[in-house]
Amino acid sequence: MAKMRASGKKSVSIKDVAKLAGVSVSSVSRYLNGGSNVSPVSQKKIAQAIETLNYRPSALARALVREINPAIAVVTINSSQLGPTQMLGGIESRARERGASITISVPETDRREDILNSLHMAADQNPLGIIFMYPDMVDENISDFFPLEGPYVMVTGQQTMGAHEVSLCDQEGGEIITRYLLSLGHKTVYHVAVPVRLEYNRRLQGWRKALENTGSYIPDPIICGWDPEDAREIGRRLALNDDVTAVFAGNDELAIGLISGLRDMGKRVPDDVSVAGFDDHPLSGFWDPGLTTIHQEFIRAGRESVDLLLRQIPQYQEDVNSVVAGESGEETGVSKKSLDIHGKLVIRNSTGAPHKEK
Amino acid sequence: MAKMRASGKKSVSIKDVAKLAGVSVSSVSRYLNGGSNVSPVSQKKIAQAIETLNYRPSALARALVREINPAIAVVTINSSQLGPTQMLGGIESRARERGASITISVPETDRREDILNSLHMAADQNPLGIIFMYPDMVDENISDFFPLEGPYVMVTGQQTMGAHEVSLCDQEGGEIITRYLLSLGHKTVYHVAVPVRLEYNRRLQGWRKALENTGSYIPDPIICGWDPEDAREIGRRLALNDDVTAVFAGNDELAIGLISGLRDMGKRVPDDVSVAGFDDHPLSGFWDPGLTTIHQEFIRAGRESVDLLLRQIPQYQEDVNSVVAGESGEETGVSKKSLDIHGKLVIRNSTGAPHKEK
DNA sequence: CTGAAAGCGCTTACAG
DNA sequence: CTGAAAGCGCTTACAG
Repeated sequence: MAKMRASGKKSVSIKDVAKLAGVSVSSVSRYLNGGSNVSPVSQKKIAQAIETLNYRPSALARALVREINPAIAVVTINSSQLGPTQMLGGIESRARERGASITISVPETDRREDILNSLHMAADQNPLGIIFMYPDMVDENISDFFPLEGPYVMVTGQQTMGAHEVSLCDQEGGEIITRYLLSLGHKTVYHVAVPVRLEYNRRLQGWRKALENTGSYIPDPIICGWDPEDAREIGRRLALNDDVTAVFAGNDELAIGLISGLRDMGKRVPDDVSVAGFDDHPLSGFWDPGLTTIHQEFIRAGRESVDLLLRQIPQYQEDVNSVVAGESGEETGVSKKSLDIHGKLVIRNSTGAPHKEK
Repeated sequence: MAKMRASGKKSVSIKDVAKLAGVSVSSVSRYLNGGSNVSPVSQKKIAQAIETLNYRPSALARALVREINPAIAVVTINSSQLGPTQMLGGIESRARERGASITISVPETDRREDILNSLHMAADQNPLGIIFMYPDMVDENISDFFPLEGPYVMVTGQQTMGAHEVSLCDQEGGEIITRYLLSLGHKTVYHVAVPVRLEYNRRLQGWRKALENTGSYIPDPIICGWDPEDAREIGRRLALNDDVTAVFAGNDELAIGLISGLRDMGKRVPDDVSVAGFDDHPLSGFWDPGLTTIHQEFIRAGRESVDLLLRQIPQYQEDVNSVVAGESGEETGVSKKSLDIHGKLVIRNSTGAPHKEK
C-alpha cells in the first residue's frame, strides 16, 4: 500500500488512511472533499489518521480522475527579459489567488519545432490552459501554433488574432514616443531596434508610422542584439553622425547602452542627442539622466492573461465575471476575449530640444 | 472513450488509438515506450492512428502509474529580485537539458504558514524534488521546513545545513568587498542592508566581520527596503554626514538608488563617497560611474541546483556523475551533496580612495 | 509478438 | 451516513 517515491521514501495513500481510520476509502475521499455525508465520528477518526500519517492527497491522481488539472502552463521565449519576467510575476500572483499552480517551459530556441515542442509538453500536463508570451517574436505565423486543443491566451506586442489575447500596444507606444521626440523639435528620430523580426516588431512599426505621418525623413532602423553592450557599440557609431539628434531605443536596457556609447565619444545626453527607451525599467528613473520611456504594465498584463484564460473554463467562470465588471471593464477591447493594455509616456531628462547650431 | 477537457474539447486516449489501429492498448503502450516487442506491421498501424488522431499520451497518467513525475518544483521567495530571476533561468535551462519540467510556486508572504503551504503544494505534485530558493531569508529555522519527504535542494546565501545546498557565499562576498573598500584607505565602511533578518543576512555579516578583523569602527547597519527609492532616501541622509566616505549596499539596485540620493545632495561618487554594490546586475557596468560589486553566478547556481537535486534520484544518477567530475568537480564543497559558488570582486569606478581633506 | 488483467491514487455514482 | 464497484489514462508483469 505504501509506495516508494523517486526518493526511495514511502508515500502514504488514501488506502492507508482508510485502514488506519477503520473506514472505507470512499469515506476518506468524501471527507477530503468537503466532509458532507461523513458522520462526526468518522470525521474524527479520519482526521486523526491523516494527522498521524501525515497524509496529503496526490494532486496527480486527483487531476487524472477529475479530468482537470488546476495548473496554468506558461510558455515564454526571451524569458530573461524584463517583460516576460514581470509578466510571470503577475501570472504567478493572480494564479495563486485563483487557486491555480504554474508550470513554465521555455523553448530551447526560437525555431518552430522547439516552440511546438514546448507547447506540447505544456499541453501534455492537461493544464487549465496555456499562456503563451510573445508568440509574435517568432518567425512564424502565430496561428500556426494553435491547432493545439484547449484554452489559451497569448500576450503579444499588438493585437493580431483578435481573441484570447492581451496586447501591450507596442505600436502605439512606439508612435507616441517618436511623436514626442519630434515635438521637441528634432528633424527626425533614429531607431535602435530590438532583435525581433521586422514584421512583428511593433515598436519599430510605430516609430516608422510616426515618421511617415509627419513627413519626416525615415532613416534605416538599426538592428541591435539584446545585450546593452551591442547598443553601446551602436552608440559609438551614431556619435560620429551629427545628424543624429534623437534616438528611440527598442527598450530601456538598450537605451542605457546607447547612452554609454554616445558618452564614450564625448556626446552629451540630452544636450547633444536625446535618447528615449521603452518599458520603464525599474531603474530607469535612477539613471542619470532619467530615461524618457513608455511605461508598460507588464505585471498587470500577466494578471489579466490569467483571467482571460480562466474565463474560457466553465468551472472558473463565475468569479471571473465579477472581475471583468470590476477591474478591467473600462479597458476591455474587442470583446471580453481580448484586452489592450496601453503604455504611458514617461518624460524624464534623457530627452530635450535639439542642440542649437553653434 | 473520448473525454471532455476543461475546455470542453474532446481528448483522445490510448484506447482510441488502440481501437483505430486495431491492436490492444498494451501494444500501443509498448510502442509508445520504445517500440520493443511490437511487430513492424503493428507499428505502422499504431503510428498512423496516432497521427490521424493527433494523440499525445497524458503526462498525468504516466506520472501516476510510473510513480515518478519528471518535474522539478521550485519555490522561491523574493521572486522578482535579480538573483531568483536569474537562478530560475538557470534551473529552467538545466532542467530542460535533463528532461524535467518546471513548476514554480511563490509563497504569498514570508510567513511560515504560507511557505509551508507552497512547499506542500509543490510536494503534492509528486515532483522529482523541490528546489527552495533563499529559505534563509525567512524568519524561521530552515530545517523546520523539511520534515517534507522527498529530495530537495536549497539555494542559500551561506552553507547552513551542509547538505543538499548550493551556497552563494554571501558572507565571503560581503567581507571581500568591505576589505577592498578599506584597502582604498577608508576609515570605515557603512552598510545599507537588504531587508533580510539580521541572523540570515550574510552580506551584512561579512561586512561586520571585515570591520571587526581590521579593528575598524563599526557603524550601525542601515536597513533598507528592496526599492531603490528607499536607498535614495538613505543616500540623501548619508550625504549629511561627512564621516561617510564609503558605503557598501546590499545589492546593486540599492547602490544605484544610494548614488542618486547622494548626488541629490551634491555629493560626487566616488570623489566624495565610494559606493559598492553586490550581485553584478547586468546594467552595473553601464552605470556612470560603473559599479564596483561582487559578481554572483546566479545562473550557474540554478543549473547546479538541478544537478544536485537529480543526484538524489536513482533514475537520474548515471549521467549526473559525469557532470560532477566534469564541470563542477573543482568547486565541490562539503561533499557532492553541496556546493559553494564563490562571488568575484568586480572593480569599476564607483569606488576610490577617500577624498583628501580640503 | 500479443492481449487480458491488475494496479497507480483518487473520485463518483450506485446501492444500501 | 456508508462501502463496493467502476473508472480516469496509462504501464507492467503475466500468460500465451
